[in-house]
Amino acid sequence: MSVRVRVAPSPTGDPHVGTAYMSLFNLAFARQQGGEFLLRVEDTDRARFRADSEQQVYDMLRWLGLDWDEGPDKGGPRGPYRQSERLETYRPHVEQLIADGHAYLCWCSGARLAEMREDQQKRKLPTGYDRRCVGLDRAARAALPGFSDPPVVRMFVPDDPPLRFHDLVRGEVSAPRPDDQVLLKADGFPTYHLAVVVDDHLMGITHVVRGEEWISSTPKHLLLFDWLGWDRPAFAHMPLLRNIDKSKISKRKNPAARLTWFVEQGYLPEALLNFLGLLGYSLPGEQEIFTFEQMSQSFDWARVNTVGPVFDLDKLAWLNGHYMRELSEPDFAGRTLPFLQGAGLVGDPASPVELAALAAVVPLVQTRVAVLSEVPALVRFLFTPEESFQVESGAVEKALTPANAPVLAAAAEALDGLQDWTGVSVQARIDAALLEGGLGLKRGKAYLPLRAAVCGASISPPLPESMALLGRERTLCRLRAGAALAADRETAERGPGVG
RNA sequence: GUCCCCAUCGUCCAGCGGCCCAGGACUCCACCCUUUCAAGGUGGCUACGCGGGUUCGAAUCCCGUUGGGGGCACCA
Repeated sequence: MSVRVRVAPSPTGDPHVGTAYMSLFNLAFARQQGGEFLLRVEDTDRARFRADSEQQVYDMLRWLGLDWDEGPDKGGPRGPYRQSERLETYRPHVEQLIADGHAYLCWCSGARLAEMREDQQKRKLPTGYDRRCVGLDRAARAALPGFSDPPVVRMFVPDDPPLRFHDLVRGEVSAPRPDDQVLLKADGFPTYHLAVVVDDHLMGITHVVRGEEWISSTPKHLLLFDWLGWDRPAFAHMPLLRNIDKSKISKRKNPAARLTWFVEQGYLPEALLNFLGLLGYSLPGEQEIFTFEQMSQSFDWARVNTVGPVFDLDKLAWLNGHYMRELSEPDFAGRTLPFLQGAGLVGDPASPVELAALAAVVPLVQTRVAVLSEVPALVRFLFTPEESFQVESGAVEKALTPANAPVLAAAAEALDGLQDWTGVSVQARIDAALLEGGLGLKRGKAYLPLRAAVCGASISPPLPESMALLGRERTLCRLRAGAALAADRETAERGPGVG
C-alpha cells in the first residue's frame, strides 16, 4: 500500500508557521516513500472561518515549494478536500455509531455545560460530560432544565477505551481517557475528531503526522476507527515549535508564527525550509545546510526529536545570509527588486536605468544584509535623485562637523578633473589628497565625512565603489553640499541667539 | 487541579553502555583582515537539572524528584 499523508490546516487567519512545519515533514516522508501528500482544508469552525485564509495557505505553501498532490484547488480521486463540502459524507457514519450504541444525542445547553464544569472544578471532581442525556429521548430531556434544541451527538466512551498506541517518533505512548466528546455539532458540522477520522480513512491516509498537541485526543480517534471497523493509520506526533519562553508558538507572542511575516521581512524560502528542517530534526553527519531533496532522501522517523524546539531567529538570520550569498547576482537582484519598489526607490515597473543600477550595486550589498528588507537602506544613496537626497541626522552629527568641511572640499577638488571614473582611480585620488602626502589623515578618519556626504549614512557599501556607481557629477554635487552643510553648522554653533 | 508528553552549552542539534573530563552550528567575546558595515579566517566562554539505583563501566538503561510543555470546548 502506498504511503498517503496530509496536512490539514484550518482557515482561521494568517497561515501559521506550524502548518509549514507539518507540511515539510509530511512531504519529506511522502516523497521518500514515493507516496502522496494531500492538502485538506478543515473549515468546520464557522465562527472562526476567514474567507481569504485558504488562498493564503496555498500561497505560502507554494512559496516554500511544499506542493501537494491532491487538494481543494486541484482536486483528486478522494475529494472533496474541503470539510464543509463533506457534510453529507459524515452523516451516515454518525447514524451508524448511534445505531451501534457508540454515540447518543445530547440536548444540554452551553450554559448547563459551563455550569456543570464549574461545579466539577469547585468540588474537585474529574471533569467531563456527566451523561445527563444518556437514555433520554427528546421529550424527556425537554422537561429538564438546561435544554437546548438542535442536539449534538456525543461518543459514548466505554470504561476501558484503548489508551496506548505506537507513535513513530515516541514509541509506545499512552494518553488520557477521553470523555464523551461531541462528534456532531448542533449546526450539523462535524467536530475535528469525527472529521479527521472519517476523512483520513476515506482519503486513504496511511500516516497521520501532526503536532504533539493531538496526543491526548488520539484515544478518541482510536475508538472511532475501531467502532467504524477501519484500520488505524500510523501516528507520528511532531514536537511543537516554541516561543522564547518555551510556550507553544503563537501569533500573539511571536511575529514569526505568521508565515507572511517571512515574506515581508525578505527571508528566502529555501532558508526558511532548511531552518524548519533543522528544528527537531537532524541529518546524519551533522550536516546543517541541506535541501528538501537531501532531507527527504535521508528521512528517518528515528531522527525526529521529541523535544519542542525554540524558534530561534538568530540562526534563521544566519542561514538566510548564507543562502543569499549563494545566490547568483542576477538572482539576488531579482529577489531584491520588490523590496526596492516597496520602498519607493524603484518604479513599478522598473525602468532599464533602474535595473542597470540595481545590477551594478548588487555585488556591493549581497554580503551585507541578513534579510532582503535591509537592502533598500543600503542602496538608497544610489536611487535617490539629488533634489531629494538627504544625509541622515545621525551621520550629520557624527561626520559633517565643521572640522571636516575642509576634508570634503579637498575631496571634491581632488576628484573634480578625474576622467577615469572607476573605484580604483577614485580611491587613488582621494587617498593622495587626504592621506599621507595630502591632508595627512588616516583613511578611516578621512572616509567618514565622505561616506556621510555621499551615501547619506555612516554605514554604507564600500565608498570608492559607491562613488564610482554614483557617477562624477552626483558625487561632486554631494561632496560640495556636504562641505557647505558642515561649514554651516559652524555658523549655527557659534551663532544661536546671536543674530 | 488532573491526565499525558518531554529533559545535553543561552538557542538548535550530535550522542543511542566504554571511542565523551561530551562534538557541531547559531549567538556572544577576543584577535586577524579592513575605508564604515558585513562577509571571511583563527581562537575562546558555556551544558549531560537533581537524587537514587542497574552495571566492571552511564549523558546513554530503570525509579523517584524537580522543571518545562501540551490536553482536559458544540476550536482546530
